[in-house]
Amino acid sequence: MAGSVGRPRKNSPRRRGNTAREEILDASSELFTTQGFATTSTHQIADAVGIRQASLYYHFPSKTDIFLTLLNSTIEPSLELAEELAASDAAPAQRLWSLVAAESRLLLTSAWNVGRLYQLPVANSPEFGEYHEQRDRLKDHFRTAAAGIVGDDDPRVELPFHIALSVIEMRPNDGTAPFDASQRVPEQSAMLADAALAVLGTTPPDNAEATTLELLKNRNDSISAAAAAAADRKKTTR
Amino acid sequence: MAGSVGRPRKNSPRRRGNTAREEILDASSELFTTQGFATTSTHQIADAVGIRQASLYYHFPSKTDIFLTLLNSTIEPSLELAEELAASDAAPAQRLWSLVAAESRLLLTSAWNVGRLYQLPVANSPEFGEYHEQRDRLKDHFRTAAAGIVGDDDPRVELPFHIALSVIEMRPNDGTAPFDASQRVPEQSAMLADAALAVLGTTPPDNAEATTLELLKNRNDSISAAAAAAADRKKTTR
DNA sequence: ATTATCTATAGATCTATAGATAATGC
DNA sequence: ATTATCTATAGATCTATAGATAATGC
Repeated sequence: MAGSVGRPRKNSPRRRGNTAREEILDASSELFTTQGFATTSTHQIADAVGIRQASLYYHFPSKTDIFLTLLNSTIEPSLELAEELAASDAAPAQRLWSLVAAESRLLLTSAWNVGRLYQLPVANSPEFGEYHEQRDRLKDHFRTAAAGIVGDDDPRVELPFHIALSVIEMRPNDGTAPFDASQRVPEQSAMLADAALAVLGTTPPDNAEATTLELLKNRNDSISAAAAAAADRKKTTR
Repeated sequence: MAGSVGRPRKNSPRRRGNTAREEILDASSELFTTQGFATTSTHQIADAVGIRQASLYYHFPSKTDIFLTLLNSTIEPSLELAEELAASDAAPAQRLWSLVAAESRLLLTSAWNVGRLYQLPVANSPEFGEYHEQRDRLKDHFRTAAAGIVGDDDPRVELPFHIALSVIEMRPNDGTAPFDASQRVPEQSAMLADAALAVLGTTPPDNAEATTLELLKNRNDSISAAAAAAADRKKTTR
């Protein structure tokens, strides 16, 4: 949004988002996921938003910081989800099914294919140490859930993680989420969850999908609550 | 190799390879697979080889051309392999098993993890049109083999390709091939081939590995013959 | 007075070219 | 004479900073 305060922009807004910051993040998501980090210039980002290159620096201290913001906003919900499911007392097969289904669903509910962000070479930079820790923990949740089925020393424990993430290679990246963030599990996610169990020689438990939604109910509730609280805060601050 | 003709290098050679060209490709493989294309400077490549930045341009017309050379030398053997297996008259399950096993083996027999090259954003550049065609054909071979088992319109036909390529995420990238290019099928490749069938609800045929080696025998022979012929040619040219 | 933009640009970096040079080969 | 390197640098590009400016808010 071109806010009503401050010098007006020369160009009218062309991006999703209620604030300049959100517009910048949306444009950067598109450019980083399609072109990568290094080949995307701050000039391109600014052009996509409809502001001047230098104006970006009023909202972010550096190009790297824009990327870091996107990376964190991608990994955090993933990790929270995994941690919640890990804490549940469901059977291993159900836990793994839910994990794969829910993580791949997450990757299908963003407008841009942000899973691409952690495939970029720049994400490997030591600068992003905290992010790497989180990613390792996420991977471990998949490994642990799989190990609950086939045992610790079976090499197949690595596969469910990669199967879940393969949705990144299959979804479109045109700025619209392929799956509407509803309560259901997308068909594609269920397919991948089934596949993750199949490679471990198991079949999905009965009512795998319904149980998944049940397991995530608290989470959905608490997220809704948090969102409502945030909205409230915003209102009262005005 | 610092050849005996031409002005001597200031630094002694530090890279694998019999010619400057091979040294450059080896250094570039390491740098591109670890840092990506855009963040690797021609200066870094030259430093790794032990020559001056400008000297690269005696061997390659551009940085992009170095990358293209690596990309092609990766995709071509993959595609040839797939085409050979597609031409065989083995049963669908055997064909798919062999395809996954052989392609993942290929990814395990290079010193550097060159599968990373086609994950880089730069590989998506329209400039590499020919490479994209080849990659699409490779993917189609996996799809077709899978469709022979579960049918054309089953969404799982996409999975074997991604399962085969997941070996890229699992292998080390330290300049030594994790698997010695012998006649055998690496355990990890067999595991992935089993997994590719499992997601389609099938089990591996008996003697899947032995049959794979048999199917590839002609290929191995013709490769050896081609290599011998090339060596011969080199000798006679001298 | 505060905010959010703008213009202008310094300074770093990077690719590729021009031309010189130090070897071997004939 | 040919080859494969070297030194030097032009020209492009890119990030981030400095300082001006045009709005609204008080």
